[in-house]
Amino acid sequence: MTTPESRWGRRGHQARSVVTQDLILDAAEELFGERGIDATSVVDVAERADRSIGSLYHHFDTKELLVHAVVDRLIDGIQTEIDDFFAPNRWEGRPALHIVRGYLRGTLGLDRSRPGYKRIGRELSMMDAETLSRYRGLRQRTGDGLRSLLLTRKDEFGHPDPKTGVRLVADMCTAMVAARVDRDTTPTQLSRLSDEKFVTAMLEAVAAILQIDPED
Amino acid sequence: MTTPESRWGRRGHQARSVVTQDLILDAAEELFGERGIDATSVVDVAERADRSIGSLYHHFDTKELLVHAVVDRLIDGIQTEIDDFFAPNRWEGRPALHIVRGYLRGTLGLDRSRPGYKRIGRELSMMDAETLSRYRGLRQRTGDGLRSLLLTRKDEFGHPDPKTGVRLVADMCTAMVAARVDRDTTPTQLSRLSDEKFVTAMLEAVAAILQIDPED
DNA sequence: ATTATCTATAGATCTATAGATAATGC
DNA sequence: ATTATCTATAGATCTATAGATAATGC
Repeated sequence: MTTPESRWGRRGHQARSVVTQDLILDAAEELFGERGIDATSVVDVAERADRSIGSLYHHFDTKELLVHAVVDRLIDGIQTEIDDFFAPNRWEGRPALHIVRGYLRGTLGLDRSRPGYKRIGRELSMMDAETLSRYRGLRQRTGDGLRSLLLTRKDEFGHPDPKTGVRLVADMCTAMVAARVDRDTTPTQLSRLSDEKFVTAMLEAVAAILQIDPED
Repeated sequence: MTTPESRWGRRGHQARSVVTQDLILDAAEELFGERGIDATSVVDVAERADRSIGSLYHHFDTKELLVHAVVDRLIDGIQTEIDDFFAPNRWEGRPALHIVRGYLRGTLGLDRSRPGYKRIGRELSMMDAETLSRYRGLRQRTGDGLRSLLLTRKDEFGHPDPKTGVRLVADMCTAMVAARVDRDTTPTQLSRLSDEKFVTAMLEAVAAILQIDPED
């Protein structure tokens, strides 16, 4: 697992620097996700990374910088997955409902594989305007991508106003996945279903809204 | 604004106790909502309430107890509004879409009038299992109430399986309102619309899913 | 020679208490 | 006489630094 270089700037001159920095970033991401950023001390992070506090500060000048390094790494990873999803030709010849299914599975998996992502983003967004706008940008681009991709399949829809229909469907998918992943405060009945049954139920609703004949 | 007595127990023996306790609870609710619980010191709270730290500790033994007092007051207030919404005869003679409209407007207003509610609940739920289950219970009862209320109107639906349809619709309303209120991390296109237009768009989707003729 | 690591600790907060002073109400 | 308030401060964390020791790589 190599870490992409980002704003914070990797500063190692020896091979072990990379190892230590990765260990620290991994430990920080875990702990921030489990307990929250504020509740995690830099000493906690150093301990889980099996390094001393002095070593940690040799690589990251402040706690704030460490937090940003963790966030940068998270965002870079997610952006890569999103780019992959919207790669040209990826959905060639597939109907709208396949795209929606891929989107639902993808966004569910994305949050599952990064347990701390939501929590860290939320906590940091409360104080840091730049992180907030980066998180928003990520969501924005994802939504835009999904909408324009679906609109290329508008001939499949019976809905009189495809643009409005697609906008609603995209929002609904985003909101429902968010509610499903963030089970703490927004419990829904669909949360009790397995991922696959959840996706199936959503596809039925999407078909009803866009007025697609579900045939597959 | 009288505060309902809750678990934490009001302990005043003089008239000014009530005033001070209310001032402290108001200040705490504001600050916890603005900056978060962790980032707010008890001295901050005392200052905004125009009382000394000694006075604060005379009324609330620990910061944890103060936090719980704030949460209790929030939950009690919300429960009251929910009871009001589901009061018998409240929706007599009104069609399903009116109920959904009332629900959407109500839940939107509920979060708007208590800016800190979501944030406080989320932060506290991360560490305190009891608060988590109380928040969940609130949402659970609301969802149950909405579903059973809507099911009494099932003759209006063309949907072949009203129970499934209603479950989906209730979840969708909850998730979409949550996404709209929590604009930080879950931006949606519908967030750009006014509350009224958002409600209208939602009602169209609900009508499509349940297969209701929108006539009103 | 340079870079990375460690231990020990200074300095800044933040929660909570002690003890003195002021206000209330039987 | 009892309750509420205030000021001052003890004790617990937590971030960040200083300075000594160990490992790396030209």
